[in-house]
Amino acid sequence: MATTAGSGSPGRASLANVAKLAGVSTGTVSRALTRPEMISEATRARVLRAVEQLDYVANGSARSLAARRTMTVGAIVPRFGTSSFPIMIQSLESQLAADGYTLLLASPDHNDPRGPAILRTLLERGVDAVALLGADHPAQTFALLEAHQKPYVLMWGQTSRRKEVVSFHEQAAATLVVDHLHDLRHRAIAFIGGRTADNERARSRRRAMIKAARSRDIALPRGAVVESDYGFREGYDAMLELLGGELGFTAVVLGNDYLAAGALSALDQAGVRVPEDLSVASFNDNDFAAFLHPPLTTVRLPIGEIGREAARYLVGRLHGKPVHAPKRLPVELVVRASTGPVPR
Amino acid sequence: MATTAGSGSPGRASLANVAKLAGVSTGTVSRALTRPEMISEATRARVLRAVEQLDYVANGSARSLAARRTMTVGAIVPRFGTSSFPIMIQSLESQLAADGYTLLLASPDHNDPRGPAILRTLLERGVDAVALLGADHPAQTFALLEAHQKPYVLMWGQTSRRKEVVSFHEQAAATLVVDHLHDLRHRAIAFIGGRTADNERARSRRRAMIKAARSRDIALPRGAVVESDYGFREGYDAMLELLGGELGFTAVVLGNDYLAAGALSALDQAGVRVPEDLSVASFNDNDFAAFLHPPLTTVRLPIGEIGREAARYLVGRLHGKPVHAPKRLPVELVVRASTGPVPR
DNA sequence: TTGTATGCGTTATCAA
DNA sequence: TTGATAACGCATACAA
Repeated sequence: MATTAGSGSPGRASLANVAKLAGVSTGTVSRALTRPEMISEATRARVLRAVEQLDYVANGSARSLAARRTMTVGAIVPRFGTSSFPIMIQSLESQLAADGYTLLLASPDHNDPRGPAILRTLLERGVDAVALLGADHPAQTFALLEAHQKPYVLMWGQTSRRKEVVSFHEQAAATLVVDHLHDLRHRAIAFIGGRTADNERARSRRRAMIKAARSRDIALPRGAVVESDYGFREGYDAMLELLGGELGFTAVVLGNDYLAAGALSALDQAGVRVPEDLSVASFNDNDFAAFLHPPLTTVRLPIGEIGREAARYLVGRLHGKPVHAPKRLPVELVVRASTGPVPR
Repeated sequence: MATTAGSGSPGRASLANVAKLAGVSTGTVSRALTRPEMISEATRARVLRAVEQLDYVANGSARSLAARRTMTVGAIVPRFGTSSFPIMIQSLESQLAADGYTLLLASPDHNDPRGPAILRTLLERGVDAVALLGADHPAQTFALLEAHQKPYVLMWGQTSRRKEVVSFHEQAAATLVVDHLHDLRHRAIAFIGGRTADNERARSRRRAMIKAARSRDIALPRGAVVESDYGFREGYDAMLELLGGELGFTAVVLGNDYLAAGALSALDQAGVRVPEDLSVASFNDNDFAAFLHPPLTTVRLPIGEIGREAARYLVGRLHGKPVHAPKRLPVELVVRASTGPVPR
C-alpha cells in the first residue's frame, strides 16, 4: 500500500528515487516496469517493492517524450451529449482501454470557435492516432493528419475509397425498411430525415431511402420527403406538416430516434392511430427508440460496434498492421407492432 | 498554409527548427508562443511566420515535462454510454475546452478488471486534475489523489463536508414531486427506484423520497417501494409487480428515465390510463424523458450544469482559487399531463 | 527584449 | 542481465 501518503511526500517519486531505493540503475527500473522479460526475477522483485514503497507512478510526459508515443488516441465528436454518439464513444473507449490506450476527447459545438484548431490541440497534446466522427471534414484536417503521420479513422461516415471508414451500409439499412413496408403492401410512403445541408449522414440516408423506394416501385413523392433538424420538437412539427399535405402515403419512415419520438407525439395528438391508420418505422441510431410508444419498427444501426471497430483499427495501425479496406458493419431490422398492412 | 506537407517533412518540426528559420533563439520562440506579451511585435511576427512555414505544432509531452503541467483533466465516469452522463461529460468538456484544457476520459464498466488502476493510468498519462462520477469511491482512490496533490471534484454525489462535490439537492428534488402530488390530493404513492445496494445515487434518492412522503403525511408503504436495476425492461417488470400488489396507491414516482419508460409501457399494456387511473411522475436525469408518452411530469435534474460547474471548479483550483464549499444546483419541476387529481 | 544553459523524468543505445 | 549516458523537445531562471 505504500507509505501513508501525506507525511513527507516531497512531490512525486521519480525513477531515480526508485532506482536508489532498489539499489539499481534507472535503466533497470525502467525495464523492470515496461519489459519485465528482460530482467532477472530477483531484481525485478526488488524494483517492484521499491515502486510500491514510494507509490511510484511514472511520469507520462517524460515517458512519451522519450518513447515517442503517448498511448493516447484522440477523438473528435461534435456535440455528442445529446446524440447517439455516447454509445459509440463508450465502446471506443472500452476497446482502447483494453489495448492499453487512453481516450482524449474533444466535442466541439457546431458553432465552436475553435474549428479546425481542435485537431491541432489534440496533436499538440500528443495523440498517437485520431478517430473522427463522420467523413466530411475540411481538407485541412486530413492534410494535418497526413503531415503528422497520424493514423486516423472515420466513424460512421460515407464509405470512400480514399479514406479509412468504419460504418454500416446505409443503403442496406434503407432497403431493409422499404422492403419491410413493401411486404406489408405499402406503395406510398413518406420520409422525415435530418437536414442534408450540413449533415453528410442525413444526406446519405435520404439518398438511400429514395433509391430503395424507387427500386421497389414505391412512391416517395417529393413533397413527402421532409427535412428537419434532428430533435423532438422538429419531428413533431414535420409530422404535422406531413399530415396536412394529403399526400396519400400509408407509412412514414423517420430518420432518427428524436424525429421518431416527436412524430409519434404528433400522431397521437392528431388522433392518428399507429399502425391502424398509419405505419411508422425509424432508423434507430440511439437506444431510446426502444422506449417509444407505440413500439417502433426500427433498423438497428451498429453504433457501438462502430466505436469498437474503430478502436481495433487504430490500435492495429499503431501496431504496424496494414491499412484495411473500409469496413461496413451489418444492420438489422427489428420489427415491432408499429408497422402493419396497408389500411383499407 | 505552410509548405505542402509530405515533401521533405522529416518527422516533425521542433522549436529549434523554428528558431533557426526565424533567426532567433529557442527561448524566444517558446515565449513568442506562450507569452506573447514578453516579446516585441516584430520578432513575434517573424516567429509566427516560421511556425506557419514549418507547420510547427508543439510537442505536448516535452512541454508538459518542462512546465510540469499537462493542461489535461481526467474524468472517470462508469458506463456513461447508456446513462444520463453523456450530457454531463459534454458540458464538462465544453467548459474545460473554453479554458484551454483537454479531457481525458475513462469509462470503466461496472465489472472492469482495471478497477482502481484506472486512476493510476490517468495519473500516469498526466492529468492536472480529476473529475469523478459520484461520491462512493474506495478510500484508496482519494488517497492516491491526495498523495499526488491533484485537485479533484465529485460530480453528482452525495454532498459531504469532507469532499468537494458538485451536485443538486436530492431532498429538494424529492420534495418537489411529493409536494406536487400532495397538492393533487394524492395520499398514497409508490416509488420505483434503482438498486440501492451498489448505487449511492439511487440510495440517496430513495431516502429522500421516503423522508419527503413522511413529512407530508403521504403513505409510501414499504411494499410500494420497489428496487430495480435502471433499465427499460426492469421498469416494466417492476411496474407490473406493483400493479399486482393491490397496494392502494394513486400515483407512482419513477426513479429515472429508463424506469419511467418501462413503467409507462407496462401501464399501457395493463390498460391503466395515465393520469386518469394513475398519476405518474419521474426524476428526469436524461433528456429522453421528454420523449415519453404520455408526457411525464418530471423533476429536471441539472445534469449538464453539474459538468460545467465541475469544470469551473477544477480550473479555478488549478488557477489557485481556494477550495469552495460543496455546490448544490437547483432542481426544477416540469409539470405535464401525466399527473392529475386523485381518481375517485 | 532576447540569448544561454540547465533541468524536466523517461527510454534507448552501447558497453560491460 | 545490468549500468552509464545520451537523447527526447520544451520552459524557464539567469544573464546580457
